[in-house]
Amino acid sequence: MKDIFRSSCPIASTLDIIGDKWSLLILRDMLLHHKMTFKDFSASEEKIAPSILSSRLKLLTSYGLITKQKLAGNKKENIYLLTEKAIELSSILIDISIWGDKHLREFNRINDIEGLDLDRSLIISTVNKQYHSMVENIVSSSAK
Amino acid sequence: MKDIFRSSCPIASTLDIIGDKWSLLILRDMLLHHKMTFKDFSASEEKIAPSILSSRLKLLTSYGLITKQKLAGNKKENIYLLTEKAIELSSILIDISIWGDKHLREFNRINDIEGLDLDRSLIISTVNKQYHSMVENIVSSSAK
DNA sequence: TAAAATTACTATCGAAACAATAGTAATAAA
DNA sequence: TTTATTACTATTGTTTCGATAGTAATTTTA
Repeated sequence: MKDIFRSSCPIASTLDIIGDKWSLLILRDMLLHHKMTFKDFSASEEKIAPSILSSRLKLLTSYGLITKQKLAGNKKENIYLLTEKAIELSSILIDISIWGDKHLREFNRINDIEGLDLDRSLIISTVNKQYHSMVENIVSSSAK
Repeated sequence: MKDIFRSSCPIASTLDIIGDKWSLLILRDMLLHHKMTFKDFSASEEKIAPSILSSRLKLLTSYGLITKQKLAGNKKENIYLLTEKAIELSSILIDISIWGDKHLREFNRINDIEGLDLDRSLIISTVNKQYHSMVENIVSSSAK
């Protein structure tokens, strides 16, 4: 991996990894919609091209934001899961969602998201908890 | 302005405006470093090209995130200031900074930012307060 | 007050990234 | 055992980016 960092600023450096057109949408799909496979991500309404999806999954994996594994008894599907490091980005995703919900309705139709009126920190902890329990279910039911 | 929105998702829509390589760095420079002019932004260590800077300033202006004005007695410089809408993105910038500070040191040298160990909401309110008072100073001293 | 410097850009053009589509290999289902 | 599914890679335009040069208005300096 060649050096992709523009500077030593933590903001610039973070954006050098997730500040492209697609990475945060992949993380959104994983964290909020519990998507896990290449096919899942391809099916999102924003329609990411497979070559771009492939390269982004590789990049996110290389920086330890997601893992790639197969479940026992399924040699076909690759399962992508978020690491703790990436789950810690959930506050950013929630804040982005809240901001867009509040400020972009004059420019674009914005879907209503249920629960977005709740307390921010409650939303974040709920989202994180649900993701964790989903992963646990997946992994344990595969091990059986 | 042609339709730039990929979907009705608030996250995707927000990223369609500020999810490029440079917008959040411009907002960082404004909010955290109190930069205001084309020259200020050009001087940042990440070295944005003038054509890209120009187009990004126009886009951010068109979505009401920044304003462009001249101060009395200075016909040369254009002063760019954040609107309240953009100042509300400060929590996202701070969270990005905290995340990068915590997780990217194994991949890149990351500058230490003073105060980043403080309470998140205190950081955000301090940053916002300081920006507001800076703007007030600028505007009132120009009106004299 | 004329020349030099500064500021804020626009223009240009090669390089890089993106986007749409087609194709392939392995596995699973019918 | 044929068909379908999944997960990609390959290919080829198209769009965006990026580096540099150039221009016009204003301000400073000699």
